[in-house]
Amino acid sequence: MSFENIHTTISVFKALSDLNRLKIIEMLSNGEQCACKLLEQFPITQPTLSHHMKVLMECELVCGRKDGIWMHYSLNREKALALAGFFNNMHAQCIDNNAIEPCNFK
Amino acid sequence: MSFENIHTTISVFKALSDLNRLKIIEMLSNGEQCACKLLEQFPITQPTLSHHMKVLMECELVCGRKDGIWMHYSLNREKALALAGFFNNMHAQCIDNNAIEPCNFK
DNA sequence: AATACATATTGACAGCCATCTATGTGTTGT
DNA sequence: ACAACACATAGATGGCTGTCAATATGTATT
Repeated sequence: MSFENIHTTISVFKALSDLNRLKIIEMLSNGEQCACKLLEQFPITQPTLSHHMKVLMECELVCGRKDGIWMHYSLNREKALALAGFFNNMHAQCIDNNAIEPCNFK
Repeated sequence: MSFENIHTTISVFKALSDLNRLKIIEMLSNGEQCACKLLEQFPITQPTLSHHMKVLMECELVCGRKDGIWMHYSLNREKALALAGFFNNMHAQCIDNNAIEPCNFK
């Protein structure tokens, strides 16, 4: 396994470690959404949502597009692909190095 | 995107949100390792390592095998595969729903 | 310019977490 | 039984973070 930048990787996992942010990711997977539409779905205040969006953008999981008054957010699919590659690589190395699989989860 | 259990998913990302635990994962990707061998590579105390291994096991990213006095840890490759699928799915939905790709990270 | 609206920023605070020291538990060898 | 060793647990602590109320910033409309 190799990390281009391990601190960047950590910031992504930290961003994904919050229930509300995971739900935001889930909602954005259905396509670009406006901040006010996202806010409707959560029992949090507007500043809190704004904070979460900042966290998601700083780790580049989400990108924002300003349209007049409105902010539209969408997932960064390149990042999603990179993360898939991260775990695919992890899985591949497991097979190579633990052929007798000491691990026995179902 | 779908979560079998979103809280289980969060616990995995929380586990991956720590520099030392990420390094442990990296080391275990080279095959099963004993706790004392892992400890040699870190400037942390033995109880702290024990805590980290507990976190990694509770979210089922890592499994442990007791051998007399020693604990041997290895990655759970099923979990790695599931996580790869999670992000692959996320990437696929991005393509479906954001065909005009509002996101423009390089 | 004045108002209304969407979003961002600031500052405060409670709860969580990585870390340590001290101690407990279980296993091996004498 | 006892000593030595590997590892786990308990309790304490400093720093981080999700949340809020209050306020600021920027944009559109009248």
